[in-house]
Amino acid sequence: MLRLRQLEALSAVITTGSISGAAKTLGISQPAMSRLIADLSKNFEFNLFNKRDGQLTPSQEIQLLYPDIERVLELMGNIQNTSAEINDRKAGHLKIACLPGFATSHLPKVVATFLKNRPEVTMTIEPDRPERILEWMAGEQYDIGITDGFSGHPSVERTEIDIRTVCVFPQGHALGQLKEITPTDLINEKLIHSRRDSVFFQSVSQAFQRAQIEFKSSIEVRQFTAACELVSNGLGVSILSELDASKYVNTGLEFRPFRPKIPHRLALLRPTLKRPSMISLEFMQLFHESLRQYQQ
Amino acid sequence: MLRLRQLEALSAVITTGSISGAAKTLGISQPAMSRLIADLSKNFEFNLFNKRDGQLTPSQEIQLLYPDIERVLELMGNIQNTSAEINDRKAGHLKIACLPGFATSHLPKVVATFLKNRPEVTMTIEPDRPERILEWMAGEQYDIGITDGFSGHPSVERTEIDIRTVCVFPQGHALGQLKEITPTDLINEKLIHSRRDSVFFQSVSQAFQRAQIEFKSSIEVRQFTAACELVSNGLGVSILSELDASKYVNTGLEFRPFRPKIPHRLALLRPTLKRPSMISLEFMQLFHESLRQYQQ
DNA sequence: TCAAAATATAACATTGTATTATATTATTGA
DNA sequence: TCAATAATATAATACAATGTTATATTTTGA
Repeated sequence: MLRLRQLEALSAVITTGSISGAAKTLGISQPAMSRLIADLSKNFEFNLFNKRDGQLTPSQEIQLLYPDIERVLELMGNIQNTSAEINDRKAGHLKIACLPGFATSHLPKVVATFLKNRPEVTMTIEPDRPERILEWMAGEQYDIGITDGFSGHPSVERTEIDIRTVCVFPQGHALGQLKEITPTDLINEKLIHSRRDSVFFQSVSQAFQRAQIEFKSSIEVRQFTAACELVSNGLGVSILSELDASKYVNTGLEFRPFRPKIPHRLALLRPTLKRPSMISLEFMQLFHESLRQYQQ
Repeated sequence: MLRLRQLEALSAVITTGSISGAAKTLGISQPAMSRLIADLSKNFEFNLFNKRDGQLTPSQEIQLLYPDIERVLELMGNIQNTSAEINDRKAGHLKIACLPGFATSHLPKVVATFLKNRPEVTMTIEPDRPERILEWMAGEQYDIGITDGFSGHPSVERTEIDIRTVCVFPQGHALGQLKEITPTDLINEKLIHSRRDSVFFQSVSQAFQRAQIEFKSSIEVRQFTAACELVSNGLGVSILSELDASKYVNTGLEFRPFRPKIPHRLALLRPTLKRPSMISLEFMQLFHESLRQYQQ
């Protein structure tokens, strides 16, 4: 049976041109090297070297095999290195499924920070609708999912993060005078809001009911970016997470905390059964930390 | 230290999906396989498999390493196979330096026969002048040299082959009446011949001297192919080896043995110091045999 | 829940890989 | 040419890798 150690020995002899030199480069004794080469010679039944003025040069047969032999040794080195990098959390691949809003705003910054010290890590980021994300997580297609209004699934483990809710309005609007904004303050405002079937919309709508203020729906949008664009064009005001709102500051918008406190609940997901890789745990931690400043 | 056996074990577990299945495919006991995997797991400090409904599936980290691992195993197999083929004389590479005449006429047939049963053997055939061939052989650039008029060199070993000499003339020429041709028969013929400084020319010229017949030089050529072309165009007759002449039969030429017997001496060369590969010895033998029918 | 299957652990044999000590073979320079 | 020296091979031996069988433990599925 051909052994890896024999090939290492062969390679060392070819590069040094002698048994004793090869022994030195591999850091073993000369007799050990002698035997490795003798064993290999028995294995390959042809002669390995020609002796020419004191130098061992590879035989034609060995020259034929040499490229493959070197490749094997190189690949073994690669495997070792990569495994070390995986343990240093510097290599690996991460598949993240998230809401489209995240893919374009908050996530890229977190990813950039994460990859800065992990040059060998690669990532896949797939933005899609919440139902699709859930499906993918349950099917273990992705390592991490980021969504909102998640109500649980047996094969998906979640970490929930409550983000502060704010009211956004165009710069210079009268609401800017207030410290906090309640439904009562919005009595004459047109509201731009997310889908009516979303958990978050229902919480907001309840708050208005309790305050006995009519919720004046103006436009229903699917993404907070659209809402912010509309608000900055003076088409109304909106109630959304501070995380989303903060991306639109400096583009003609202002925001103030909304009262009563309604959390915008994000969910960080991972498949329950699939053992998470170290980098995926690290990423989840970093992502969680990145939201701390917006957390309720 | 990462061991090859561990990678074989890993690959078997990945393909079978279980430890015991992998043990079966490698033909070892289940505890042996258990230990190989445990050792590898200790080596790679991350987890190797996820268990999912009784099946072991490779972890993300292993998936990252798997292509290289498979490649290593494949290459080891290749090396084994190729070494076996070398021993069956079915693989290798042969470098042959020869006179241009050989490269275009006799050699291709021999090469074709040789390669028929040795599909993995590759060859380099380099045609050049005799001095260059000698130089290459002495410098161990080539395995085999084929030349003529070789007078010896300390680092080149030769096998000499004497080829019968014939006189070629155009079809229908009066010489066709004779069984053998002597210098006397050529008294009125114009002669097309090789270089005056060649060993062979000097032998022929001596034969004419002894017969006291003038050698009527018409054209001096460097290659027998040129001589044959000229002869078939009626520009004279020529004296050359039967080997060369036989290639030009059926193209308007005839030949008869030339007397006195003058051998056209070919030399099969190989470097003295360089240990010959098995295929080069086999090729030399086949080449020698292929000339038997023309041998004096 | 319980029997069967899969896997892990223990005790031990064999072989690969190294060691040191020593013999043999090449190389080299007076 | 021959002795000194370097290179390599062989022998005796230690220890780790790799296998075995026997047995315990865990998982799986009816």
